[in-house]
Amino acid sequence: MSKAAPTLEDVARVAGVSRATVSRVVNGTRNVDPDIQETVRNAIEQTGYTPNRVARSLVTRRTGTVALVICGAGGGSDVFTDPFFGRVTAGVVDFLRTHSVHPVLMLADSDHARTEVVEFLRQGSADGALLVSTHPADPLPARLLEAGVPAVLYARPGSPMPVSYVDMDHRAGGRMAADHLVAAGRYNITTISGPMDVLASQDRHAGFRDAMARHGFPFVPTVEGGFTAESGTAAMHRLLTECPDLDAVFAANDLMAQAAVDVLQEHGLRVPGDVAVVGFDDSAPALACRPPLTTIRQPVERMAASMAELLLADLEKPGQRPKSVIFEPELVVRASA
Amino acid sequence: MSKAAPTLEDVARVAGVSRATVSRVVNGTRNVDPDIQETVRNAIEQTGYTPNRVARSLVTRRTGTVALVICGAGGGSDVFTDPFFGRVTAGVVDFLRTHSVHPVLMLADSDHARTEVVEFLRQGSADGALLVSTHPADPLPARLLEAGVPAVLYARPGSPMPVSYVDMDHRAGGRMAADHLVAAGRYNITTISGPMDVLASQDRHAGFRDAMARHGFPFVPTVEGGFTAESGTAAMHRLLTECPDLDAVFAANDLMAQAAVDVLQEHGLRVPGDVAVVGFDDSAPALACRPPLTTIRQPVERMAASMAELLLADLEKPGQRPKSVIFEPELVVRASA
DNA sequence: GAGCGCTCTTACAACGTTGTAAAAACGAAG
DNA sequence: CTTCGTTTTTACAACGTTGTAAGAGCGCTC
Repeated sequence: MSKAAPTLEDVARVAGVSRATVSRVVNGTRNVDPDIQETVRNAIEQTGYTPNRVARSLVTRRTGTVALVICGAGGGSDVFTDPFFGRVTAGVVDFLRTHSVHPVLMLADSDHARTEVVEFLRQGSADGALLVSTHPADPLPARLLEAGVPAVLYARPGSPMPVSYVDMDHRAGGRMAADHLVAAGRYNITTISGPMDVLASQDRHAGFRDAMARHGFPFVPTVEGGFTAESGTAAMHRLLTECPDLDAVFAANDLMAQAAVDVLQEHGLRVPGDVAVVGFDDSAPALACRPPLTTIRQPVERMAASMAELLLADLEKPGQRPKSVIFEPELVVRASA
Repeated sequence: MSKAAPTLEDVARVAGVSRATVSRVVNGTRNVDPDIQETVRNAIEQTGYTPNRVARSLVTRRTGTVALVICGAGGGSDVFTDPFFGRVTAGVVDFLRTHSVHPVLMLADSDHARTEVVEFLRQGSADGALLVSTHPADPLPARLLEAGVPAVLYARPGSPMPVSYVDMDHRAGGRMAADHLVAAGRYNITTISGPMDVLASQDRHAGFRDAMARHGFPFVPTVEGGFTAESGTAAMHRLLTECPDLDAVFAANDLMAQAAVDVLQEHGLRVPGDVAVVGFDDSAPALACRPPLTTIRQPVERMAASMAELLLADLEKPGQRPKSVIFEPELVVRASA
């Protein structure tokens, strides 16, 4: 804002050519005499010209940004302290930057905020949306779709709709946890599930429960958690009351697993000696935990990158039919089980 | 992108008035007949009109977005897993959303990336920049300033320059840690500092060292860490070798403090029984740690919000002289010391 | 009843870019 | 020496908005 920014016009005047020629030099260099090209480049250098992205966007209908929308329930902005979202952001940013696209961060935690997101995209402020939604009842995906906004979801939508998404085989992850605990010779296996209104939680739990049944354990004591450390603490306490002789816990994410380990140790129980604990995600807390957590790895960064890739592909050639990319979980054996 | 988005023109046609009138109804409603207003509103409703933000930006020279630039050294995108940046993001988003401004996330971890950031802002893609810089030698603040881009820093700039920033009294924080440990009767007090090329680290350490000297401890065994858990682990090991009879550790952030606690416990030392540990920041790991960390609170969210506020104020009325807002640390006593 | 001031509305020119159709330059062919 | 392609270059119209100057309508006063 110091001095008025130099414009195409200015460069053209200095170079002694027309605006259009300069434009062609700046963009694809088609049909421009090498000599003139040189002159124009010098003029650009001399004036310190930078193309005005807004003006360009107005005519190209592309902004070079996408919205990264965190559709947290109603938690507010403290979602950013959850390691999960940090990893999503890292994956998205990592991919987008190689394509010179920038993410604008949005929170859709209220109906008002959701409307704002839809407006933002309909206004053409971003070319598309990356939705990290947790609740299957979230109306945002449908509303964006309806508004004709290109969007990709981080998880399978709650109700079937023609939209691309990346996801993980959460059932397989649940199975892996069950198989591992059973193979380790545990008999009184319990679980702290995620919130049951989240598809990923349902799937992890279903996979776990089914595998347990197949191993001959038709009933698994279960307490529902909320993916937070506090909820993990509370759940572990309940589990210990209802099931004092438990010898294993599968927690639906690492944050709750870590909290469970703490509670167990406060009760004088050794992990994994007395109780084996398996987490889910393989995020930072899994490594920070003492003992380090055996966990089911969710390749969040890769999934996030893949989500960004799907969106950019859709922007590149619109109207393709929706795609889905499903990632496989992986058992990471550490000390806790 | 479904059907061509309705434009001012369309609304004007439906309402039977001119574009400008519609524009005035949409924006500040000055000098428009209530009847006409009603008609126009209906037409807007009917056509499903949304003002095109890009076109608006072109004439108003304002985009309604700001860049949130993470000037990590060269770490890449894994900064997002650091709880500190999550908190910064939370604070920024929380403030901006109340003003209908959206942050676009950028990483400036290489010279190439820095140039991209400067270009991005010079192109007018964002109205200003929020810089979360750690290294005082970072050339980005100076380059942005030179380009005339409104910017606010999260920390005092490395070399004096006319720019607004928020910061904390890190020295006072260091003093608090020293005072607390000495008051607790500790005699062999050691410290794991942050990276010494970071001003905040220097200040925390200086404050700590000075206070220790004032308490009659002229020399404090110090190992330099890198603000990561791994570096904390390594530092604690070295400290234990060089100083086997230590009875207190002040770590320059919680991540390293937590790692130090782990190492101590692995060596059979009780915290705080044998060794007292004080962290810094009061972020998630401080609470997750067993025992929970006594720490120096840095009000990151409030600081980040304040940074955003300074930037918006500067955008509102440009050319004000730079301001600084310094926050006070706070001792949070928990179980570890 | 003409002139005047007031309020409200309308045309029109920006903003900086891209894309397209028309014009100019330049060889080569008739 | 004109005529016809071919290659470059130029002028001009978008893109959708805002702001401003000019214009229309209308009730007053003198």
